[in-house]
Amino acid sequence: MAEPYDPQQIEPRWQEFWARERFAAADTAKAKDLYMLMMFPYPSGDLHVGHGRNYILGDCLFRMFLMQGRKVLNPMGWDAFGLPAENAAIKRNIHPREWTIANIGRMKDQFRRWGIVYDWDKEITSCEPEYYRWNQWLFNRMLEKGLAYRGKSPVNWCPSCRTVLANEQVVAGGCERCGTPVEQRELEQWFLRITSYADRLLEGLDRLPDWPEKVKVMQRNWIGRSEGCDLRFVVEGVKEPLTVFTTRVDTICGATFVALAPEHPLVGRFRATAPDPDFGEFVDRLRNQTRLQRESEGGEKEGRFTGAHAVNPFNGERVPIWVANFVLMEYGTGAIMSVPAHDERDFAFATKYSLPIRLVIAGPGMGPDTVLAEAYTGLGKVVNSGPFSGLPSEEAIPRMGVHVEQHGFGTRKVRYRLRDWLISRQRYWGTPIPVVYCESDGIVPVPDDRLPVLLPTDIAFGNVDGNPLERSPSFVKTTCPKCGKAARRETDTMDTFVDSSWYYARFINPHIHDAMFDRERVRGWMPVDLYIGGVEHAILHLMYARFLYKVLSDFGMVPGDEPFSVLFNQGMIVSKSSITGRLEKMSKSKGNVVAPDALIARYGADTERVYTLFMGPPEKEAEWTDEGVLGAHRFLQRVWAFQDAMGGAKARAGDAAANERLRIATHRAIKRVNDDLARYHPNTAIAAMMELVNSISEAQKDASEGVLREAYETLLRLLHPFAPHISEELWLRTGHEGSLLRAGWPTYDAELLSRQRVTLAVQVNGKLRATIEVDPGLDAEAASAVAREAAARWLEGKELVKVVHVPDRMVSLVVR
RNA sequence: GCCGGAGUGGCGAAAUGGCAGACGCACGGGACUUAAAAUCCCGAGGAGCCAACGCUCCGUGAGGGUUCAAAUCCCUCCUCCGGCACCA
Repeated sequence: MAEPYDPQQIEPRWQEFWARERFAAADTAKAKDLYMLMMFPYPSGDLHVGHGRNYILGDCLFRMFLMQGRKVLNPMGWDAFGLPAENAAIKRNIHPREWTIANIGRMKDQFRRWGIVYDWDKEITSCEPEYYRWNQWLFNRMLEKGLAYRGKSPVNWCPSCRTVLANEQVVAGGCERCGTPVEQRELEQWFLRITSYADRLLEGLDRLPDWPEKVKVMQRNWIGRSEGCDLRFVVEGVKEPLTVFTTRVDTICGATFVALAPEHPLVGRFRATAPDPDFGEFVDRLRNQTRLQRESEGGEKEGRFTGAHAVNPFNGERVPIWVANFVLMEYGTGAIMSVPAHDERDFAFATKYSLPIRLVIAGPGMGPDTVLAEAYTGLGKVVNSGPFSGLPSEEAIPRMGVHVEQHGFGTRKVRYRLRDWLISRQRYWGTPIPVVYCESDGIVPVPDDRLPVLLPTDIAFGNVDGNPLERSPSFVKTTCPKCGKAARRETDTMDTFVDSSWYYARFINPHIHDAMFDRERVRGWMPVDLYIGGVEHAILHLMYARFLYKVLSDFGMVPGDEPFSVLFNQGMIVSKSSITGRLEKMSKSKGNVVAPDALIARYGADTERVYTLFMGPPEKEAEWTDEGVLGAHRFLQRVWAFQDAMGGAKARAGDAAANERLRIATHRAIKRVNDDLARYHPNTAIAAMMELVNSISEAQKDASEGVLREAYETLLRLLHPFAPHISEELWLRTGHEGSLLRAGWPTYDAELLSRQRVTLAVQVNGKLRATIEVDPGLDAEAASAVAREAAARWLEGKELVKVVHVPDRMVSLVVR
C-alpha cells in the first residue's frame, strides 16, 4: 500500500525540479512557434484564488503545448509603476521601489507554489530604468512626428489621487481607481494623438475574428465614430461664423434654434446683452458643475436666450441662439442646431421654452402637417424643406452634404467620441516625461543620448499637495539641452498604461540594452498568438496597446499592425461577501478573500488548480465554494489510489470485453481532453478525465495489466497540465524516468473509436420511442429497417410517410 | 435610453439542430466500523400508472413560429449581468 496522498510531501520537490530543469526556457533566436501571454500583473502584493484563475488556465495550456512538443514563449513580468506603491510609501514611509520589489518577490513565490512555470530569464520589471528609458525614447519619436503634443484643455482631475486622468480612467464620473468624483480643470498637459488612429483602430477590429465580440463592441462604442457635417451659421453682429456639427443634415430646415454649450467661447459676448438678468449667473453655475453634478440633474433641460440670432444657411431663416445645459463642449463644436421635431432633447427643450417645432421628416404614416406628441428620430421622407422635399433621408443626407460643400456652408466631417490620450500624471512613481522647459528655447526634449531621465531618489514622501518630484531640486533644476542655460525639468510622469502598451514586444529579448526591443526577433515573434487577461482591460489597456503597436508599425519597428491575434478574457471568481451578503469580486474590503496558502497547505496546489479549472467555463464568472474544492481533492485521491491497483493486475490476461471497454474509454478520454482544451474548456476536459477514472475503477478487477497500464498512464499524461505535481510523482512511481513534460501528449486511436457499435435513437413523430445498438456506418435503408422493427408498436395501423436518417445517430419515422 | 451577454434539477454545470441534465457538489439509502470520519457501492428532473419488467405525460425564463426533430434557429415579451450614456 502506498502512503496516503500528501501534497505537502511532493509539491515543493517538483516545483524545484521544474525550475532547475528550465522547462519554460524559450529560445527566441530560433524561429517562432507559439507566443502566449498573460497580461502582466501590477505587483500589489498577495494573490488570492481569484487571481489564480488567469495564471492557472495559462499554465494548463502552456504545459499541454510543451507536452505536444511545441516551442512556446510564455514570459512573465511586472507592471511595476503605479499609484498604490506611492500611497504605500506615504503610509509606511518606505520607498515605492522597495514596496514594489518586495511584492514582486511574494508574487513570484506564489506562482511557484501554484506550480506555475514561466521563462523567468525573460522577466521584465517596468519600473527599472532599463525598461522605462524606452518609454522616453518612444515619447521622443512621437514628439518628432507630432504624435505627442502639449495642449491646454479641460481635463479630469481626481482630488484624491491628486492627478489628472485620461478619459478612459473616468468611470461614471468618478476616478477609476478610488471612485472620487472627478473635477474639470483647465490645464496644459501632454497628450498622445490616438485620435489620428481612430479609423485604423476601428478597422483593425474587423481583422480580429478571435477576439471576444464584447470587447470589440466596447472599443467601437468608445471610439464612437459618426459621420456628419460641420455647418457654419452666420451670427448677427458677430464677424466669425458659428459652426455646429450634425449627423442629420436632412433635418436642417427644421432647425428652429441654435444651442451653445455654457463653455462655448461665444457665450461671453452675450453676457451684457442677454435679456434674462440672471444670464451670467446661469452660465457660471453650469460652468462650475462637475460632470457628476450635471448627470445627477437627471436630464432636466435648462437654458437661456442669448438675445442673439443666427442665420440658417439652407433657407436663410433667422433663429434664436440659446445657451443650453445639455450641449457638451467636449463633443463636436460645442454648438448644435436644434431640431425639436426630430431630436428628443431638442423636443423637450423646445416644449419647455415654447420654441417652435417644425416637422421636416415624415415617418411611416405621417404627412407634412402631422403634429408630433414626441420627437420622431427615425429616417423618413423629407418635407417642408424646399427643393429637398420628397427625398428619403438616406438620399437627402448625402445630397445635402454635397450641397453644403458646394455652397460653402461648411464641410462634411467625421467625428469621434474618442479623445486624445492624456498621459501626464502629477505623481512620482512613473516614467519621467523627458522634457525640459527653457526660458529661451521653450519646450526642449531630452536628447536620446541623455536618456534615461532617471527618477530621483532624494524624495520626501508625505501627505502634501503636489507632485513629490517638484520637491526634488536635483531633479527640477537642470540645464537646457539646446542652449545650456538654466532650465526647469518637466515633473509630470507618464500614465503607466504607456508601460503596458509595448512590453509584449520587449519580452521576446528583454535584455537588449541598445534598443527598445530586438527588431529582428520581434519581426519573427510578434504578434502574440494567445493573450489571456481580464475583461476590465477591454478598453484601457487593449486600446492603448493597439494604438502604440500601430505607431510602432508605422515606424517600421514591428510586423503587421495588431499585437494580439487571439484574446481570451477569463471571468472573475466571486464569493459571498460577509459585508454585503452578495456575490462579489474577492477583496479585503468585502471580506470574501480566499487565500491560497491555507488551501495549499491542506489540499495542495493541484487541488486548487483542478477546482479552479473545473468550476465552469473559464470565460464566465464563477462562484468559489469550499465543497467544490473537496470534490477536486477526492478526484486526485482516487487517481493516487490507483498505484496500488496497478500492482494487483500483474501478468493478468483479463476479460476480453472488459479490456475492450477500458481501451475505448481511454481513447475517448484522449479525444475529449484534446477537443475540450482546444476550445479552452478545461472544465469538460476534467469531466472526461473523471469518467476515465470511473472506467479504470470499474475495470480494476477484470482488465489485463497491459490495458490497465495504458489507461492509467494515459490518465497521468492527460492530467499533467491540470495537476502537474501529482501526475509527475505518479509517473515516476510507475517506473518512468524524467518529466512528463517530455513524455509526449497522448494521441487517440481514431480507428478504434470509429469501429465501435453506436446507439441509434429511434423517433416516431418526433418522440423518442426506442434506442438500438448497431454497427457503425449502417446505411439509410438498413437503419430504417431496424428502427421500424424497434418501434413496431407505434407504427401499427399507421402509414409511414417519411424516414429521416442521421448516420450513426438517429432514425426519425413520420407516420400518419 | 442604446449596445452586448445570459436565463437548463436543490446547487456549479453539460449538450450549439438529432436520446436534455454528462461530470461534480449537496442529499438519501447501503457496506465497512464499537462509533464517527474517511472510503466504497446504489439511488435520484417533475407528475402519474404498474405487484413487477416497465409504461405514459410534462419539462431548458414566458408566449408564438420554422422543422420529421428546437435548450440550440426566427419573432414578441420578461428578468438578471456587463458596457456606454444629454455624443447632436
